[in-house]
Amino acid sequence: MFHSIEKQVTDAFRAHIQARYGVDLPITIEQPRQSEFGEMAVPAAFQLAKQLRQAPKKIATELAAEVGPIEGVAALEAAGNGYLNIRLDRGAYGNALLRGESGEGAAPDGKIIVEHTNINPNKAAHIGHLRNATLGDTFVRMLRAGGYRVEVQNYIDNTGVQVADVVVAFLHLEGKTPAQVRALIEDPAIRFDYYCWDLYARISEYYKQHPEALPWRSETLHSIEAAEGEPAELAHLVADAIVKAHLATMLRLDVEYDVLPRESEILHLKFWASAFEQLKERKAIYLETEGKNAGCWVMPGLSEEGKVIVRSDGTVTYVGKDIAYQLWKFGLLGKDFHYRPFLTYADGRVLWVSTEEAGSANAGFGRGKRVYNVIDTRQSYLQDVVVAGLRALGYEEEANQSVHFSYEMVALSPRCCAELGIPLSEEDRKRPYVEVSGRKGLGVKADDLLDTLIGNALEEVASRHPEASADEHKHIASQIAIGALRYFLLKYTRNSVIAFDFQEALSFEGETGPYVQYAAVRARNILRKLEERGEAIPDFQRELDAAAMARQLASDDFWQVLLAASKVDAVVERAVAAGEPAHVAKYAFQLAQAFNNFYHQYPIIHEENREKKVFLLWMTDFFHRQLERTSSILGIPIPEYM
RNA sequence: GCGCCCGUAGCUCAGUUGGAUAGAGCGUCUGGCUACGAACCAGAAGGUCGGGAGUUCGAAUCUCUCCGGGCGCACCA
Repeated sequence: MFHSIEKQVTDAFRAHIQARYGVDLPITIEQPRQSEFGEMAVPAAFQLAKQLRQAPKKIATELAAEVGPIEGVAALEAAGNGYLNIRLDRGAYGNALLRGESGEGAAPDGKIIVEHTNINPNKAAHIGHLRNATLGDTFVRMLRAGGYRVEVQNYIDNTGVQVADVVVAFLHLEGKTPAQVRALIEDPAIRFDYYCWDLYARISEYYKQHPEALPWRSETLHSIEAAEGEPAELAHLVADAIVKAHLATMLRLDVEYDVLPRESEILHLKFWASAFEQLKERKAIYLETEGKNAGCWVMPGLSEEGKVIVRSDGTVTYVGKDIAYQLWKFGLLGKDFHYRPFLTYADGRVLWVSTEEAGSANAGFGRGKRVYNVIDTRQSYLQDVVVAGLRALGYEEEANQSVHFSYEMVALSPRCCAELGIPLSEEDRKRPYVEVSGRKGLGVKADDLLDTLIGNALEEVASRHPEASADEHKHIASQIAIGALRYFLLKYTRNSVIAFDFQEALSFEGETGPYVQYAAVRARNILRKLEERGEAIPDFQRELDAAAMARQLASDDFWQVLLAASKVDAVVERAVAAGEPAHVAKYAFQLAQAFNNFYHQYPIIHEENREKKVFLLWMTDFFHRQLERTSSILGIPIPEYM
């Protein structure tokens, strides 16, 4: 609603300024700092002042007098030294919200691909992976709320060095056969992903102490690449089991995917060969004959030496495979995966995985119009190489539509390391934070953190609602834990490093997920309480009209609160454009704050005046819907009670 | 050495892409539960927006420079 008025104001100003001054000015709308200045402010007179060489105040006065009436706008006045302040027609605004007129535009066409999570399938997921998945998943929800068609991909690097290292550890450090590893996977008494977490740290340390053992790694990689022998068999076992563990972990946070493209298929279906042909043909890469890169195929331009795409032994680097993958995402490779169902989610949606066996249903993946790669900022250089590859191949449009959705890392505060019992070097102790490292086994595991959060929430829930069953306690505690964790990971903007701290992550008070949940629960409780008292929820549309709305919304308090609550769509659209889920999180918090304030200040059920009571109940209901909608975009569930 | 990011209240962070008197949460202090549940609310204290110069009607935001911190710059991914 707010959003559609914004658009009308923008259009009206743009057309008028074009006709009156002959200037095509992009109109921006701001929110005035003080509410006495109205609901919207247009600083257009300042911009015009420069071009027309006239005082902004004079132009603002002209504009205010000449723009003419705009639907939904009650008053337009020049203020300050050149601002144009806009006051909305409160009654009409409230009435439109009551009748559910949203003024939504048409859904944008074209598919957007979002790739996120992408955890190496060789160990348990940690807190850093959670930031990736939560950002990616929330951005997907934001896009879908905006009407976009979105495909979610989770790329599985099941043939890389990290998997190979764990395979080497099983073979050479533990002397295990594939059958024994299979038994380990099936043993309910151990957590395989946790087991591998330790094993991966062990083998990394072993390589450091015994560099002469490194040939194990390349033997294993060759076996995996050829898909032959014990190491290859083990690699599949390990990667599949760990992928399942990761999917289960992410599902606890309500994160789902559409398709799992795997590197093994990129290899065996010869994706790279096609990309290689294109790159050679368009002369995007060349065969280096001298210097340290002699014998390699190199992409020039990004650094002095260029970037090696094909090694001197003829094998392709990760970047090369990534270029092939990126080409496939845009439908530019001339090849496709085959697919089989991997699992079915509770809502009936099927998650597909790539396979090299023909004959399966083609689910129509790829061929995106725009692609977001959710990858941490440390890989910016590699992402630039991939985009440069597209550009060198002449795919300018696709290069422009390739977005590196980057974010800063999650690190551990020194205090956090101390709490985890991680010994720090003298050097590390002086740092503001310490990087999470899978190689060193240094980090907070995702499932451990969730379990801790659930445990804390459980205590609270059980003490507040002793009458409910243990199962119910567990369910609600887990919803609260999800809310706390997702909000914690989303409230920071993307390029802010999160120095992880248990005290903050485990907090349920202040600017947290549970605060938002609590506000929604309270709103719902009012409506439930009303029914328990034997009163029906009023038929708002019948009992309230534009005149009643205008009477009630004459109160600045009510008006400000309603206005804030009606901005979900405008906020989400801006957050999508800015690529910033934190803006939505911030808004959810402000919405909850506004409601708590409203709740505290006005008795609703006990209100004597009928019209006011119906109005207050409608506000409560509206708040509740908006809080739920915003929360669901953030992936934060609203418990029955808390 | 080169490139990217960060520096805003005691702490952790926002700041609508250059706009009106710089905002939250936590912490501290004061007050509020026989109202629809206090995982809440009200109030107070707390700022040279890292330093300096520049651009203009106007700068936390843009440019330059210096200081401090982080991350990249592999025939690893």
